[in-house]
Amino acid sequence: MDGDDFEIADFLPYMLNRAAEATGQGFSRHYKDRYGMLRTEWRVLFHLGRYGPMTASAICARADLHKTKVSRAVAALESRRHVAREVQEEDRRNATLCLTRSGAAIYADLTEEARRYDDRLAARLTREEARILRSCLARLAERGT
Amino acid sequence: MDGDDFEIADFLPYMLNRAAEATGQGFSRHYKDRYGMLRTEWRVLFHLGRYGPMTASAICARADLHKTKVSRAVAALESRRHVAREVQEEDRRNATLCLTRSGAAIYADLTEEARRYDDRLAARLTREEARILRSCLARLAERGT
DNA sequence: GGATATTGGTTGGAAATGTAACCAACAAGC
DNA sequence: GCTTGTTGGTTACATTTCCAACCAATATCC
Repeated sequence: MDGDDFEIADFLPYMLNRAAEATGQGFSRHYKDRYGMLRTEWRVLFHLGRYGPMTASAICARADLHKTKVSRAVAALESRRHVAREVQEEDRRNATLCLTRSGAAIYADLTEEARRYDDRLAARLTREEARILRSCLARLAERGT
Repeated sequence: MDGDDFEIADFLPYMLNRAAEATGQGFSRHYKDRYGMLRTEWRVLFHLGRYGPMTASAICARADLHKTKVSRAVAALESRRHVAREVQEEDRRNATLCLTRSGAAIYADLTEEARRYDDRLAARLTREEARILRSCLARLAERGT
């Protein structure tokens, strides 16, 4: 069409998107097929399991998720009794969320899967490449530009 | 919660997702705010601009997009007169799509923006890191595991 | 020359997401 | 104590996306 050689295949947002989609979809069967969870739900569950009980807004901040997404994910997890909420007495707007026994079991299972999955992905890269990749991704994830 | 130290922050699908979202959102204002386009539309437009006229299914294959997304994106672009379709006589199911003059102008503009945007992103990395990053992303984008 | 696939593409309805408006609990100003 | 603002969180509605069914044109089989 024109003389230049800009390839969308080399456009970083596009490459990142493809890689994210391919790897994310590969892992999704673990939480989707096995537990009927959505990605946001898995993410919320993970944060509670990894960092312990916290409020919804703390999850928003840590996971960089919008509060409506967290609200809905928590509602779904709660309805399936994977998380429980306890309203705080000193400020009744806040509710501390935590995993129930079944939530903790799922967390343990999925975390183990995630570790294995991550290892399989990293196996496509050399150790040094993986290190650089993570470092680049962390920088690119910062907003701005 | 338990004794291990698996960090979701190091889980590759998660890191990829964050980086893809951050960079993708940064660029979206160019096609969204300026032309009211959706990401899929920009992608379709790009493919037609970069690789020349082709059928919808060719776009599906090249861009790795589902046919319903392409169908709707084409419909939207067509209604704004940025692409035109020409039914092929030898097989009337097929229609060759191509950019109109206005579509080509948008392509030229957005391509130029994309190049600049990509440069700004790459500026956060050394030349060698950028090379390795692209190489890793290409490998991770391959399905399977 | 029909029945039966197959293919290119569209459409309809359910699920998910984004945005903004909303509500209830608390905090501050006066 | 009563208006005014903030904050944590939910809800409503519009927009997107996903999946499956669909339609029309061609190819295939007999």
